[in-house]
Amino acid sequence: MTDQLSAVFAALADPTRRAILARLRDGEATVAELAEPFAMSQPAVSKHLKVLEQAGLISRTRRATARLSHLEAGPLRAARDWLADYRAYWRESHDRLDDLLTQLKENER
Amino acid sequence: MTDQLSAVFAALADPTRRAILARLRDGEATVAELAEPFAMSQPAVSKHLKVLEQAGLISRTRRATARLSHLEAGPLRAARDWLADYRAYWRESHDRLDDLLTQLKENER
DNA sequence: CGCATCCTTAACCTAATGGTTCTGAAACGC
DNA sequence: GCGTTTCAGAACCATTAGGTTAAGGATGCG
Repeated sequence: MTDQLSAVFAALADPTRRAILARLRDGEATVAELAEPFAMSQPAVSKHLKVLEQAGLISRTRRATARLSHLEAGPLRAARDWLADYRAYWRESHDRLDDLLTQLKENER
Repeated sequence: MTDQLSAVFAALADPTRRAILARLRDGEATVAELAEPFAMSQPAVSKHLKVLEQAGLISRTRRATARLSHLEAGPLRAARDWLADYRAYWRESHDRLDDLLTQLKENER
């Protein structure tokens, strides 16, 4: 798992880590806040945060004794770009106009 | 890794498996053909194919003694959909018109 | 300074991952 | 039907992943 893309996909393969990322969309959070929803110890969550950090998906700062995690979604773009190369193979409709309308609708929400 | 999405991301976390998927965009292939580019034994490739199959990313048929693998990109759509929820957090520009133009350009290629 | 708070690190365990070699099954060609 | 080809499965091994508990480091407060 030497490359960045593998690290990102590996990080996303764990539901706990995906939930952490989802939580961080609402803003920075302490380790205790991030750990609260999960039935696991706080060091376990710390390990997940380390994985996310090494994949570049979060950054971390300090505020007093607390460590704050921040979402860094940049690497997700690389994952999206990789997936984009397969769009033609999962798409039901190959109509370009239809695609445009779908994307307009996506853009609307 | 009980859920489908985790299985898909886990499957994509390995460069060998991503390369296999890339190869299969050019059409079905035998195990020997898929194994050829890699410096690993045939059973190792068989294991990777099993992971891809269990993630729903390939299907397999027989032709004589050969086993053919076929790309099944459907599950990639779920991965793409998950990533889509983070678009707003990686985009530099949040201008809706800019988004539209980017998407039109994507649609063009 | 002394202590509480918040979190990380260390040490450990189990199970899964990714590889190997060796054996064996399934389908065809003769 | 017998051997060949093509692949999967079994058995094994080393490493990584995901969890635990216990201990310790950094920061702020009285």
